[in-house]
Amino acid sequence: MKSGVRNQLAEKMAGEITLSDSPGQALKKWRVSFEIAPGVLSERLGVSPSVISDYESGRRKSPGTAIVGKIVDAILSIDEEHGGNHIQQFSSMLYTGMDDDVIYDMHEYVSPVPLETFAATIGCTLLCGSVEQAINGYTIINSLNAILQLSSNEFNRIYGWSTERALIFTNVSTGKSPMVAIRVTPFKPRCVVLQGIEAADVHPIVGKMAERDRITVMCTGMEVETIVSVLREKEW
Amino acid sequence: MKSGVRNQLAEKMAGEITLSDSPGQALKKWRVSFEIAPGVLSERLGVSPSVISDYESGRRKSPGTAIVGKIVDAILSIDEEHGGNHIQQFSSMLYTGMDDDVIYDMHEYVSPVPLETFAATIGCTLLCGSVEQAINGYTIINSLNAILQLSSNEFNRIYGWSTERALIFTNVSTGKSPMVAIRVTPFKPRCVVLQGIEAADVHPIVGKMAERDRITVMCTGMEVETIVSVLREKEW
DNA sequence: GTCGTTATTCGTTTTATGTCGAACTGGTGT
DNA sequence: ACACCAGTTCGACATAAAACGAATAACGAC
Repeated sequence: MKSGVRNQLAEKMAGEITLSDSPGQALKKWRVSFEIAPGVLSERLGVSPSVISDYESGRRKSPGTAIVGKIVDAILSIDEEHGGNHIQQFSSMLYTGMDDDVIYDMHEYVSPVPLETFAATIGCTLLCGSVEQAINGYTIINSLNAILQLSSNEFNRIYGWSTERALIFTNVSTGKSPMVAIRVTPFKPRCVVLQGIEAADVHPIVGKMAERDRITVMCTGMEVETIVSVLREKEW
Repeated sequence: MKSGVRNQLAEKMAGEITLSDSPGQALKKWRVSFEIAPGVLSERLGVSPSVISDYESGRRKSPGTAIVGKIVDAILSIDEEHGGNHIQQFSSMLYTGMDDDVIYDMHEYVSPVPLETFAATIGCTLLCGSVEQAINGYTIINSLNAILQLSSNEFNRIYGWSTERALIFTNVSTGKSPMVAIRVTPFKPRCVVLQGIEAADVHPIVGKMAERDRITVMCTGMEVETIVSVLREKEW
């Protein structure tokens, strides 16, 4: 996966801080772990140093999500500007050991996104099924060969936090193999996107298989790199 | 690991909600994912139903860590009472594939815990090194045989989020192998606890190896199950 | 269609957050 | 010993969160 590490780390930090009995101490723990001085943090946030102290000392017992988010982001940004050493150090805890090889990118939306909007964003042609649906996220699968070698437990990870998603298979030749993989699997995505293939070249059996699982199939000629950046940048 | 799943899930949920531009929508997403009606949630929280609506609609733009934590906990508790189906469904995303076999338990403290307190809690006898230190967490390693078969990447996971921790090795015979494993590894824990062995039976070389890496070594006769529960319950 | 239940919107009150700046504490260097 | 800087504590204040309850909107059941 591209740079989900930063996001995952941010989520872990924010989660830990939010669930802590003393969010202030948790905040401090992370700031100290990243070896960032209170003054540096406050300057980055554009607030007076006393603000940091007040939070960490626990004067604000239940800080809002907004500042927690800002502080976490500031800590990570500062580390990134210093070479990202600490982020890298923590990354081993987030690394699942297969993300890089198999999953090119993966994202969960906070609220459902209409399939139609999603399809338009990455220039899809509808092959079968309906676009009158919504998805909670997407997964871009790097190489089909790689996924065929996954254990079933690992395979299920491509569905992320919800099966209500689009699976985007890259560099597809006929589209048959991806559909077979899905037919065989207990979990079904809402939608399959075949990348790097024209609608005319898709194997006719793809439609039949998709119908059985009621999956919407689309194809796009857009470059993988473009898809990744377009989906990442887009605000829904 | 025992039941870190609930905690990890809670952390993931809280993190996502906290970092979201619209925490309300994120909250709703999770409540809906768990198929919990607003009324049920509000009742569990002991608040009026309008409160839930207000959060989810975004009237509260930046809810405090306290309620976010309460809501996440309520969602998980309700699911648990209904059999924990949804928690189980999400657990595959948290499962790393080795925790159960190798790591018996693992925990991170929000603030440093004095080694002396820690040692006393699990009935340790000091073998070498100082207790004038502090740790950020601990890892209980289930079986030494299992860890010897880990890849280096996997091995580093036993250090969790900080190497400033205690590694507790269970069912130790002489204590030599655990120390060898640590000598060979780039990361060093603050402290090693040998479980199931008397101070007199510890191999003399253990002390020498520990000194080189400046690691405190202790041993305890306390049962593994007891250690787990005592450490989990203890408020620091 | 009407009723009852459940969910949302909104006005209102109380309490707490978010922020500053001034005053205070504690090391460091000269 | 003194001045200086970084960090903490604290009073103050505007604004927002946290909560309730009444009024309104939605949705099924009959």
